[in-house]
Amino acid sequence: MIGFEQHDHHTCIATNVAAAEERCRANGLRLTNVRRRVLEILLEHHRAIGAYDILEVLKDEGLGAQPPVAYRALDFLVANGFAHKIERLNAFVACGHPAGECAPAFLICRSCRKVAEAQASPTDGALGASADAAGFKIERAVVEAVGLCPKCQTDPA
Amino acid sequence: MIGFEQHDHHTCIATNVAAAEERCRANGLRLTNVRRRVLEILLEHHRAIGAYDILEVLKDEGLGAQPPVAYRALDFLVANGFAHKIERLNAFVACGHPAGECAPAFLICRSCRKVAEAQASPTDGALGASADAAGFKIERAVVEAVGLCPKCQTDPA
DNA sequence: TGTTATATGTTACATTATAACATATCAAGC
DNA sequence: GCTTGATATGTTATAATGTAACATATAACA
Repeated sequence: MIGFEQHDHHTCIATNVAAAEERCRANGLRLTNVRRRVLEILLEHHRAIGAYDILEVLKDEGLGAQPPVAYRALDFLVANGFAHKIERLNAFVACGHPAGECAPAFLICRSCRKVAEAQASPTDGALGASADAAGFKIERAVVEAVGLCPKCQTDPA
Repeated sequence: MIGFEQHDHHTCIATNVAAAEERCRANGLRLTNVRRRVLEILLEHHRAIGAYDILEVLKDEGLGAQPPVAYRALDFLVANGFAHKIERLNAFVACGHPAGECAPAFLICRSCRKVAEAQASPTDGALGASADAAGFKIERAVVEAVGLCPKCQTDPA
């Protein structure tokens, strides 16, 4: 699980961006300026942020001033597993394991909006059994738990 | 699990509305005209529908023409467990077991938008273990699986 | 019946997201 | 290098979803 623990933010960003570049090269994907910068912004924040927050940063940096610029970069990152959309918040986070596939489950702090990423196997367990019984074919699953992270449980606010 | 199987729609609606009325009486809640009508609309559709779709029906029936009318009724229904929001679709469904509490998981057909409701125990299993390990306190969880219902797997459309 | 709490009506606006089309850039073959 | 087709970006405009704020009406109860 990747999430709330302290870590060296700077290397974290560098490592993730490098991994993304590597994986793009390997798969013939183009990690353009805007796309890389959006990934960096997500990694810098390390919590769920909205498309318009990202857009504001891009605007300040002269990388595109209109919503589609941000949404297209986010679409690319989400489609290729470099980021995830948190439906509950209409917001986005960088993927915690940029190395490859994942079927993520999220622990979302309602106070600081930090997001931890755990592995889920929704097709196992009770849900998978229900789906089988109903003849339903699960393609993707969204698992989002909302609560309080360790820090926000202690700190007043 | 409550979901894709065929059933008598008419009695289904009547039963659910009656159950909601009963539970409101028992708990000192007020199932007003607008609220009851919104619940009926959700039950009639029996799939995920947007707030503005509901509003259009209300408008036609002279029950309120502005978004807050629909959203407030939906807030009431969701807060009291008579309906759920499907985050993935920004849409709403009637609760499948209006009798009481539930921590629902949804099977959402991406073709017909029908929604089946299963029970989830997100705090058990792998996710709960991850949360405990991280010191995260889960308050609510959203579990939404997207895929194809039995009917849409067979039918071309 | 007066008082308080709750619900509704309405205006205006905030937030999130996309369609459509013009322009620019890249990648591969000639 | 140039051409060509595919991919990405820039831009305008607008769609879809959701809320703040305040006035009015209705219900519940002392």
